[in-house]
Amino acid sequence: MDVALVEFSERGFDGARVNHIAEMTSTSKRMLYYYFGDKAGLYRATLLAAYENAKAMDHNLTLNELTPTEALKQLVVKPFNNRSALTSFTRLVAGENLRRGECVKQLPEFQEINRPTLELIQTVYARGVETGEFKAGLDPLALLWLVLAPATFNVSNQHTFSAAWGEKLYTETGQQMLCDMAVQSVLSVVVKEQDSD
Amino acid sequence: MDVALVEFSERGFDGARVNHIAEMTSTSKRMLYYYFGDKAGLYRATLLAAYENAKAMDHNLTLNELTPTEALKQLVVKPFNNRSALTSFTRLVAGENLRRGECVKQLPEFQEINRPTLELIQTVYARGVETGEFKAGLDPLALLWLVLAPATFNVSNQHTFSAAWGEKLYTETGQQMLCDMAVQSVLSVVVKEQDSD
Amino acid sequence: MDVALVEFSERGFDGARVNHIAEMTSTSKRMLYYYFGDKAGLYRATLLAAYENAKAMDHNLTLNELTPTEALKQLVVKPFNNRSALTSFTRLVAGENLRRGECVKQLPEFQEINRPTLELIQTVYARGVETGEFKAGLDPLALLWLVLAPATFNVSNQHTFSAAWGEKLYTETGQQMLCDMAVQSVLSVVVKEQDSD
Amino acid sequence: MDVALVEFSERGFDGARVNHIAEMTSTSKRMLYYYFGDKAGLYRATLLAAYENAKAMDHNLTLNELTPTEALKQLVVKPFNNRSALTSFTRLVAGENLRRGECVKQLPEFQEINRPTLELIQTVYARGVETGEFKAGLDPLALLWLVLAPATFNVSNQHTFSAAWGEKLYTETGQQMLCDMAVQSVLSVVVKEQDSD
DNA sequence: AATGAATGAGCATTCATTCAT
DNA sequence: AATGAATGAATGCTCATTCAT
Repeated sequence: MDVALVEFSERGFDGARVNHIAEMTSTSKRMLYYYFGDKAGLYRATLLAAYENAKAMDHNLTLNELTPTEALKQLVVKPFNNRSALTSFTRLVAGENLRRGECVKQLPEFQEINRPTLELIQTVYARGVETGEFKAGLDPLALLWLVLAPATFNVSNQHTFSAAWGEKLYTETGQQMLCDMAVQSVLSVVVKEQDSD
Repeated sequence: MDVALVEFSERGFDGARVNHIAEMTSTSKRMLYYYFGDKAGLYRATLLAAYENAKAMDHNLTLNELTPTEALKQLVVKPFNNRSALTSFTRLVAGENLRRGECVKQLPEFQEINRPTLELIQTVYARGVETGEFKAGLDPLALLWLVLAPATFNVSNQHTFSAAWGEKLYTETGQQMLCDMAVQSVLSVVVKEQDSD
Repeated sequence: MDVALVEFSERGFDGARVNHIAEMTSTSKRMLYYYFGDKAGLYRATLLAAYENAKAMDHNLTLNELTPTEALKQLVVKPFNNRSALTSFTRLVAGENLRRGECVKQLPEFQEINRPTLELIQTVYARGVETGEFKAGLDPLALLWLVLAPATFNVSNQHTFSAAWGEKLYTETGQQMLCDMAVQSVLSVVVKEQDSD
Repeated sequence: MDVALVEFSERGFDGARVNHIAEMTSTSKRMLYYYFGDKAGLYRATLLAAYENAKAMDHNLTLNELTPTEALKQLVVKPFNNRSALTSFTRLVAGENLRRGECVKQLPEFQEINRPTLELIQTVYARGVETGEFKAGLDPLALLWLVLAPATFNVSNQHTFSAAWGEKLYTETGQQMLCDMAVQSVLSVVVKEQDSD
């Protein structure tokens, strides 16, 4: 349900109104309860669908023919752009974190959905270590963290950031610069120094 | 009002109940309205106080005696630790971003409050450029962004992240590693590489 | 349907949920409507079945070989014990009375079902009058009333009574005493006193 | 709140609508929640008030100048008539019993409210034993039970009873007869045989 | 400055019931 | 005979807010 995603991501769980969601759908509010049980059930389904969709977009890559370094670049660029394109998803996740991950922790499928994302970066990293391009001994999970941090922050804190210091970074060129910085910062951690340009 | 900070950061603007705040204070709900006008007014005051406090903590540094590189390190480490210590603040900011910065954009003092933070990094960066340690031509605002991104993400997405991939990164040693990575990633962007020298 | 009896007797007509009844049956809710029309129809069927069953239990007696006095005793003891055993029935009847007998008054078979009960006591009373053991001129219906009052009250007001004055009367010995009292009180009304003889 | 008593006694706890109560009062539904917290709170208050009122009516007697036997008669007649006059109360109690006394068991004042009723019968019985009019060794609580049973049954099962066997017992003369029977049945248990007329 | 009482509008949720197949 | 999907109308309850004092 796209409209539920919009409502929940726009107003958070508490702010979201089942009424609004129903009114913007062809079905009635009553049907929402018929299918999802309650507001939390609807939220759960929405969250899950949003995660699946985001994963699909992040994984829409063909890395095998790239060098590990180039592949890693893609693994930074892609989420960076996607978080921006999937503002609703990013907001939904921010909201779920405000709820202390209450819902996500109870979703049995949640870990399974996310596993491939870690595997992806793991594979590329392993290839890079093998070719000698990458430093050995790094934690792929920390790498993933390093990739997601700027991509997520860029979207989730956009409003307070630009309220404080202006919109300069949120122009097209500003975003390009940030993306480049994000790439460089990840590479500097992963790639062996003598190899870096 | 500390209790308002807790309530708003814990439940977001919509989830927060004026009742709860009143009940946990010595004053009555009626008095809250007397002083702050409405819920939004209370929220505004809370937000402002939280920002002031966070700024004070981030600026609790004596950088003049450090080399620019060492100072920059501090400028990364300090917010990283502070965001963690000030979870309530970080949550509050996340909530305000979900509201699209609605409140923060109308606060006339907001830009003024934040300006010193940018000036701080600007000063250090200028010194580093002067001494030749830092690359020239970088945007201090982008640097600030690069500093805040990991510090904020680390706290604001903690729950979904650890729900997806476990708590490993949120142990003491995990946090140390992330902080080191954050430092390294910033330095790699700012500091001239000795190889290319 | 036993499960309907439980639901209606447990929660009353308003409190009963057609859903609950359906879920605890092998048939679906939809089928309940198919067979009984509506909730009231289901209730009607339940009530009728419960009355038939109670009557069957109350009449499970062989009085012909007893003296009228002994038979009368049985006619007191039996319902007293049965109302207790048939708590569900007693509760159902209490609920129907709260509805002002709305349903029972529209059941055409209702009077017919109950008639044998009155006939039973009538027969015994007539025999007793004939033998001279019983006072003449009493109204058998009033006798029936006198028999049912303690038996019913004992169950239907059990909870408020024991909440007010403790459970003492609802122990095994307590119940025995009450039953004896009920018997004695009926006999005192019906049986000729030997003193006045 | 008289109107709450009517609503709850008329429709039971589940059937009662807070809306109805509010509409029939000068206050709003919102105020009901302000004062009583929730539906259960309103019910609790209603139940308590009804019990207090019933007690007041049952105790509106001056027994000191009567012989124990005459006093005991009053103790049977009074509740018998009162249960009839206080139909709402009797229905409310029946409803509470259907709820298994859930509410009444949690009311801390409940036992205290009822104690005087037992003391009253206790006092009269003690006097009667002293004068030799009454049999010794009876349990005053069982006596109370014997008094309340017909009085309560008479009202609480009125509808099913008259639906089954007609209204004959619920005419004025019928009620008089039942009351006499109730008196006689209690006396026969309490009063020594040689004394009973 | 301070407050107890009041309120309109709205919320998530539930229920008995029926439509289309 | 049997059923999954659909629904209008309520229900208990809550919330931010204000009135009168």
